[in-house]
Amino acid sequence: MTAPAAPVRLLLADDHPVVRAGLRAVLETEPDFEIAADVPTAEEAVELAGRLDVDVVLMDLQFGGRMLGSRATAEITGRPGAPRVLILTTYDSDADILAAIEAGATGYLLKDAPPDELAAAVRAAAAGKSALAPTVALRLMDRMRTPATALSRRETEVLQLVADGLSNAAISKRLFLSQATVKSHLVHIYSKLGVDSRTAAVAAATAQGLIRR
Amino acid sequence: MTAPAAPVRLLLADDHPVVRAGLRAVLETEPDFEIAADVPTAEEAVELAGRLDVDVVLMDLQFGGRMLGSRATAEITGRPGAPRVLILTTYDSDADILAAIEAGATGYLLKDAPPDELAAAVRAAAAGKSALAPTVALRLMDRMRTPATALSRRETEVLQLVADGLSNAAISKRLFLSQATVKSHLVHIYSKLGVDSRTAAVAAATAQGLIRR
DNA sequence: CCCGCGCTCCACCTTTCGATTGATGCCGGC
DNA sequence: GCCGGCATCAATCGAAAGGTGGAGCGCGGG
Repeated sequence: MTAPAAPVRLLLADDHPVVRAGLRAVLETEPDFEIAADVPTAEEAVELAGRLDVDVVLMDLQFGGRMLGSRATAEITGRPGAPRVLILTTYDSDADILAAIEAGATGYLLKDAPPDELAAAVRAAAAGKSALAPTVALRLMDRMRTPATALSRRETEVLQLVADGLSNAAISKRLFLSQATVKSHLVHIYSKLGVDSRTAAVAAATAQGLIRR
Repeated sequence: MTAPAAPVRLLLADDHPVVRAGLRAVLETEPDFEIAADVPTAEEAVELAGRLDVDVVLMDLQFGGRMLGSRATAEITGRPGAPRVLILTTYDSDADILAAIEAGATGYLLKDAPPDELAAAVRAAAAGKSALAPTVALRLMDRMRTPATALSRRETEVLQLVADGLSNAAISKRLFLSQATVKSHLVHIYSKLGVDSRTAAVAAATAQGLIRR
């Protein structure tokens, strides 16, 4: 309140012009924030995060469907002396959250957050503290309580094809497997997800963000 | 450019504070626009649209999951001397678009639209002209070309339960039907969607935005 | 007034799926 | 080195789901 601390330098990355403008408008009213730049692509975010000497990067996860926000996060946080990355996205899909945190994100916020919560999260991130939206935190707790929710790569692959509407026969051809193997994977998937049919598995996996839609 | 026309009075309705701020920031730079108010709920939009004498309402369709943006649109446009309603939403789901247009929306834009496109759409709407984002227009064209993509209410209901992972038996109990009826609906659904299994039907319907996820 | 469509239901038959059990090779950690 | 998880495949059996061909009822438009 009294001593004017060094301003927090921010980089905004979001492909929606309206959201960028909104973040600018909201965050510029905070006297201790300084917006170094805003960019519409993850690539530019990676580049400028290194060049501009920012403290916190506010990053969307969905860039025009190309979804490399988590990779961009990994690249930014992987460098020495890297800024903190705050994920700011519309949806709270489990897989997204996990991916972002694994990629080294400091926090995860939803875009419907009120301005003061947003500012608080940015300050927390700048101080190196983790900041999770309540909804997100709850989801993570859920995740911890349910241990069997981790599908293997192959299982995810099979389930994705199921979600695309393929039959076991079609999946076996696509993946060069026997139908027995596909069935075997499905049995394991069902038991991990606690369901007993392909459609229920797709519903559960979609709800938990384990597969894309 | 020369004669200062009467300003276009706007009402913004979106549950995301950041988006509201962004729209304000983007639209306030247009000298012929005047933002009468911005509100976070569909209910307030309905109320203020009548009281404030605005020309154009910019409305989100998804309000915190409660999804009554289209109903709000219908209520606003149903009154005499009503303002034009421009839908401004994140996703381009077919069902949403159709519902909005049926509700009397003048245009349908995606939130990733650049500011100038947005301003142009608002001016078009104010002049009573329809404004559709190119992506949306394309989808509508697709819809026109494919005639059999309209599921009946009951069929949609059944398919939604299928997508939720229920078996035919479970669906029949839920809807107080015989399994024969459920199967019958499914057969019709398959033929309309051009598929031959429940999972494929869910995939197709999801891709076309016929059911919610 | 009748036709079409949406909604409901029935029977029969085929195919697919799911449940169970069991087996093999591979890899990584304790 | 052994154990556990992953990926692969096999056989069998009962249960769902899909395919076919009807049929009756109500409602709204030509």
